[in-house]
Parts: sequence; C-alpha cells; structure tokens
Amino acid sequence: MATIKDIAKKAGVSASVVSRALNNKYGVNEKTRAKIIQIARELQYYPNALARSLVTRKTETIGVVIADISEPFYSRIIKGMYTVADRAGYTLLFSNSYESLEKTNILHKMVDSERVDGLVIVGSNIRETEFVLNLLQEKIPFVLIERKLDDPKVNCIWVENEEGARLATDYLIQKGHTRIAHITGTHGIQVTIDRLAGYKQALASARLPFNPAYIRTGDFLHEGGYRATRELLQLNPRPTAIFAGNDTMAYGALQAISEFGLSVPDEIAVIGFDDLEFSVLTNPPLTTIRQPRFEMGKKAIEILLRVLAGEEEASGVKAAFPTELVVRRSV
Amino acid sequence: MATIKDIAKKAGVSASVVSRALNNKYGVNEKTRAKIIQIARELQYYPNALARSLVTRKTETIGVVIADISEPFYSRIIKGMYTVADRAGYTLLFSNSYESLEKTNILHKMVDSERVDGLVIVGSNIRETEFVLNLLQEKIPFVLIERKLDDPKVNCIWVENEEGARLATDYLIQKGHTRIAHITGTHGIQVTIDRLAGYKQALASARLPFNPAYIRTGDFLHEGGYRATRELLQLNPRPTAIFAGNDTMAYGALQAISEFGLSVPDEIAVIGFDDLEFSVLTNPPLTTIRQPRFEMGKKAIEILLRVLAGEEEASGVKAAFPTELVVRRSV
DNA sequence: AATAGACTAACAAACGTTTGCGAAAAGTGA
DNA sequence: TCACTTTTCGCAAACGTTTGTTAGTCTATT
Repeated sequence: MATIKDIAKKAGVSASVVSRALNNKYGVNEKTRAKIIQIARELQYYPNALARSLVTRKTETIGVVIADISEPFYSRIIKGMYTVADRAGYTLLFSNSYESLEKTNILHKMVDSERVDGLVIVGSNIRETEFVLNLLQEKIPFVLIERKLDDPKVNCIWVENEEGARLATDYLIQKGHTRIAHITGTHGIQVTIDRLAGYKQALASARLPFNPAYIRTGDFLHEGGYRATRELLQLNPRPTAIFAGNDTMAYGALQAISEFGLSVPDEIAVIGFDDLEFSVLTNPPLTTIRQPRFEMGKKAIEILLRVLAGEEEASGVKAAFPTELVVRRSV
Repeated sequence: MATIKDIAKKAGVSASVVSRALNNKYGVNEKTRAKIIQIARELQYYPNALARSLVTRKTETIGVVIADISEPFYSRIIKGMYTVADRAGYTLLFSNSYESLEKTNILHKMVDSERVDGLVIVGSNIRETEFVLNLLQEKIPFVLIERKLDDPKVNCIWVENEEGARLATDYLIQKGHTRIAHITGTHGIQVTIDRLAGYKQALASARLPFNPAYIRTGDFLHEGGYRATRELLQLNPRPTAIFAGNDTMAYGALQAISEFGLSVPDEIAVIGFDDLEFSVLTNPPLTTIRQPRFEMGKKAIEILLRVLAGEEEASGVKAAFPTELVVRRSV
C-alpha cells in the first residue's frame, strides 16, 4: 500500500501537508490540495487505520458485548446497530462471549488494547455489575441494552416488560380465559421478574385468582418451554391459556401441545413475547408481544455516538421502549 | 492505561527490555523478567494493539464478508468460525455488506486500512469475481465459503450440493413418490444450478419423467417458497412431494400447504435443504438435508490461519463437505 | 591475568499517521 | 517600498510498540 510519504514525495511536499490536504484541514493551498488528492487517487492511497488511531486515540469502532450473536432475538438489534453505525462510518466489533462472559478478557481484548472507542452491552443475562462498575471507573463510554441500572451515569435501554406482560395477559383475559399459566424466563433476572409482575398485575386488575401451580420456571429456551408446558398439561384443571416468557419458549409450548393432541387456539391458547421473525411461521402463527428490537439497536448506537462526540446531555440516558400486541392466530 | 514506558521506568530498565520480557523473547535475565512481569501485573498493563500491529504488520483479526450476519443460515457458520478463531487468539470482524456488496468499500475498510490479516468470504450470492481477483492480485489471504472457484490458488469450501439434492430426491422416490416438484433457489447462481442437477439425476436414475411444470423458481426466501407452492398446488395432476431448495422456502411451502387444507406428509410431502435450527420446530418437523455449517466455518478459519502462518501447502485448498439426510416427519 | 565468549541491557530506528509551532512566501494597505 | 498580516508549508515530536545493533558486564578458559 502507498503511504502518505509516497504521496508527499511524488507531490514534492512534506507528509504533513498531505495529511492536512486529505483530511480537509485548514492551511493548504487549494491547488496543491487538488494535486495531492489527484496523486492519492492514482496511487490508490488509503490511510492506515492503525497509525491514525494511534495518534488520534480514536478507532471509530464500537465493541458489542453480546451473549450470542446468532441468537435470533439479537439479530434485529444488531441490524439496528449497524444501520446507524454504518452511516456514521463506525465499525462494529463483537465480543463472542458466548456463555460465560469472562469479563476481564473482554475488557482487555477490546478496551484496554484500545481497539474500540466504546461499548454496547446487550443482554440481561450479563449479571456482573462489577464489570459495569469497572467501565464506569475507567471512564469507558458504554450503553446497556435490556438492562435497567439506577446509577444516574449509565445509559440504559430497555423495553417495558411489565407493560408488555400486562398486555399479553389482558388480551387472554379479554378473550375469556381465566385459567392462565405463565412460563417464566430464567430465574432471578430482571426481565423475568418484570414480566411475572405484569402478569400478576393483569390478573389482579381482573380480579382473577393467582394460582402458583400455573407458574413454571423456564429458561428462555425452546426446551424449557416444552418441558414446562408438558407439566402444565397434566394439571387438573388444566389452564386454558399459556403466556410464555418469550417466543422461543412459546415454540416449545406449541410443540408440546401438538404432541399432546390438543389444538391451538381452540383448546388452549398460547401467547409469546418478543415477536421473532419466525413467529409468523409457526402453526398456528404466534400471537405475541413485539419488542422494537431494531429501534433499540439503533438507539443504542445513537446514544453512544453522542457521548463519544462529547455531547454533555448524552450522559445517563434512560430509554424505555413500549411494547405492542401482535395478534395472530394462537389465541 | 499504563504503557510499556511506565513499566520500564518503574523497573529501572529500558522499554525494549520490557517488550522482550513480556513477549517471552530471548535475551533478558530471568530475574529482571520476573520483576517486569510483576510490575506489569501491578499496573494492570495491557499492550496497545494498535501500536503493536503497526510495527508487526499483523492485526490478528480476520475479516468476514457476509451478506447478512443475522441470516439463520449463517449463524452456525459464524459459530464455527469463532470457535477456532478464539482458540488461536484471533478476532473476527464482520463486514455488514447487507445486500449490495460494495466491494471497494470493504476492501478499503478492512484490507487497505490494514485492520485485518485476511478474509473469509461467505455466500454464493457474492458474484463479483472481480473482487476476488483483486484480492488475489493484492496477495490478500482469503478463503471462500459456499463458492467453488477453479483458480488453483484460491481456497474454497463448499458443500456437495448435487449429492445432497440427489439424496433428497432419492428419499422421496424411495417413499413411493413419482410426481416430485422442485422449488429452486435464486436463478443463475451455482448452488441453485447444482441442486437442480442433483434432482434431475435422481429422477433419471429412477427412470422417472422430468416434468418442467414441476420446477418453480424461488429465491431462497420464505416468500418465494410460499408463492411457488401455491402455484404447484393448482397443478393437475398435483405433485405429491416438494423438494424445496432450502429450508426457508420449505417453511413457506408448509405454510401454503396448510392454508390450502392439505396435510403433510399424508397428502403431500416436503423436504428441505440446510437443516436450520428451526426445522425441528415446524409442524410437522421438517425432513431435510443437513449441511455441516459449523464444520465449514471451522474449516474456513483453520485454512486461513494456516496460510497466515505461512504454511505453503495451505494454499489453494479445496474442501467439499458431504451432506446428510435428516429424517423427521414431513415426508 | 588476559582474553574470548556468552549474557544482559540500552540505544535508536522504524511502523504511518497527526498536529503544534515556526519559517518562509505571498498578499495587503499605506 | 515598507511594515504588517495572512497564507502556505516544513520540521519535529508524538502515539506505543518491536527489533536489529551495539555496548557493557560476567564467566570461564587458557
């Protein structure tokens, strides 16, 4: 590759002038600038990102810490992130912290080695608050998705889980169901807690009894939804509707019900949460609660970009996104 | 962050010694090495990747050019790539060339700016051979997935599409079907051509007539499978089995059939290609041809790593992966 | 005791940029 | 023409590493 010096030599100027010319900086004659640009094009010059970043202390790349890139749930968030990162000329660098987020490694690989300017951390199953505190302390700009933190300095993006769960449960109630089961997400994490709370609220508002037997702990995975549903189907009296903590578990529920020989929605209704791409294709198509995942991804990068640009007010943003009921045919 | 100089000062040695000590290089006394390592730990030193790469001319990151990261088809390939990249300490950097691969941009952003040491290019819909030739000319190490190129210098990984299609069609024939339709992939690309060829071969081997009316051009998307199936169902006589060019189109087929009021597999059988994660969950679970996507991803990085390591024989590797029939309940 | 050889550590250059500062050149107004 | 301002450019340092070469210090051998 041609370097800035090659251009300088060919143009008969010094390297600094070339740099200024190519970066549209003040202080170089328009004629020489034109000449330099011309030569740069001829030589197919493209700046060495490493050298540049080394002095500017900016890499124009954002690290994305995510449990599993290939989870369908995250794919649209990622797309959303890309759309705004792209436009701003930023690159996205994923940390493949599949299951066990070895926090130190990520911090090192991405932040300490100065490969990224900031971080987007997505997923509520990343529980290590210590990790987050570290970032705060080291003054690394970052934003959290799917996680709500009280600290006024941290940027958080989340979805109104309580509201969404209420929406789902209300809809079932409105359809005449009174024995409504709920398969929760992974035990102990915020999303699970909030959705369960919303479910209870809806029951309470409708003066429906809360039956602990109708609550099963899941894991956000297909398997968990399947297992929980099989258990629920044994109950007497059987629930007439199941509110699954997410779509993936709802798929498991659908499968279990189908194997059990019951029909959806006639004999038992199922509603999910998330609205994954695939939920249009289940049999029957899944009624669910949509999370604006694309927008959340966009928002995350927007915020981060603003704090990277040094805009004061962009610090400590708390953005809650609304949910939406998507009616299909499983209720 | 602490730099190498901070450590040098604190240890009372020069920066070069620190570098050598930390990199386990020959020529530094064991006592001073120990001392330096100790101090580095205290200071929480972590090397600046930019500075290091600038002089070593290695970034230890691999660029992945892929049409759409979030495509479920690619997710397992990506996982496979990660497993071996991780172990080797390499980072993966994705180019989000969603639809239109603007080749110049990618070359610039990743290669010319020296952010990556090599490239993995996945997806047969990346047709620009010009792009590939550019890489060859600039001597960028790269490997292609899902693309077969004759040039003896390029590394290619693909799956035995003809064989897979034969497997699928044979299985349908074996199950007694004689009126077998095929929904092809996107017109004109190699994968589509090969699978169609395999289908025809199987028909010929079984001395079954080839009926052009049973061939429909799809697009590898759900929509295309849906549309094509609706057309096929109007035919008289109707095909009794459909071989979809990939699973996503098979999902569309399943949906169209269900809406049409026919039952799978009793009245019409469906077989796919790919074996996506989701194919276990369709109704009925989809019989399909599995591609070892995880292994293909692994292999790609393995090859690239070998050529990056300068191992001669690693140049021009052609790796064809076998397919496998996965029997479920849609046939 | 002298000298060769082996260790150890420092020096300095290099990687390709950006950028503050100063110097030269050009332009301006009287 | 002179003094002054403005424009244009070059110099040099800096970013944080790595690495070839050199200088110095031991150790061992004679």
